[in-house]
Amino acid sequence: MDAKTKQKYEARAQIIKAMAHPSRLFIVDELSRGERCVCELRDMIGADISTISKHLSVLKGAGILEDEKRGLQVFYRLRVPCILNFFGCVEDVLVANARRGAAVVKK
Amino acid sequence: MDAKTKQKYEARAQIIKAMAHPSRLFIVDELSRGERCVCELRDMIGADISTISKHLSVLKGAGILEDEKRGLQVFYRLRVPCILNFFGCVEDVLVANARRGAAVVKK
DNA sequence: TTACTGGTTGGCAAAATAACCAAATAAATG
DNA sequence: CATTTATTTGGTTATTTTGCCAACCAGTAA
Repeated sequence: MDAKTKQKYEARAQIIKAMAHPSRLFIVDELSRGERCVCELRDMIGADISTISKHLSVLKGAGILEDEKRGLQVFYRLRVPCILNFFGCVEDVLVANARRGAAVVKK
Repeated sequence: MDAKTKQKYEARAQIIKAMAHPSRLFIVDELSRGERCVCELRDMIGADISTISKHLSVLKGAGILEDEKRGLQVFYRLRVPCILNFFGCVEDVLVANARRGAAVVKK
């Protein structure tokens, strides 16, 4: 792989990596229903607020979310909604895996 | 997040995590054009064959690839082709980021 | 059997991630 | 201005991931 190709895949991997965490996946899923402030997400996820803030900054850094401060609160929303397409296929993989699991059990 | 919800997002994150690496992303992209043996992928990526083999086992473990041994070689192929949908959206994010980058530079 | 080729596995060191706490910042309020 | 609330940032430690090497395993062929 030459340097340019490597860069290409690194840039793409960074975006996918930003999604590759349960809490961050939850956040993306939740924001598909509309913007949320950090404190709402903290209440839903139940981790330290600094942890939530860091997850949000990873997603924002990747270009998946954008934020807006209004008063004391910061609201986050999806910047590129097609991100939700991921979920459908992930579901398909899980279904296929369940079948595989069932098949393995059958043996 | 209750335990069940957490599990749900962990299962999904595991699949996305399997894609979240430049070499593994390259492999998925390459296999979209047809099956390849480990040695072909090693030649294209240029890492140690044990490294390639481990990447493949991560993707296989997630249920994204399947393998078949024929003679001395092991061929890998996509098990769930919808995985390719990821690329389109990742492209969109990159385009949006490029615009953002341009805008930032403009300031 | 011996040797060879293609691939996997185990182990290790280096690098990247994750989660928490504490401290800093920023907007609103008394 | 001092205080409170919402969030971010810095620092630390624990965990996970990565990539290489060496050793091992599975077919194939001499």
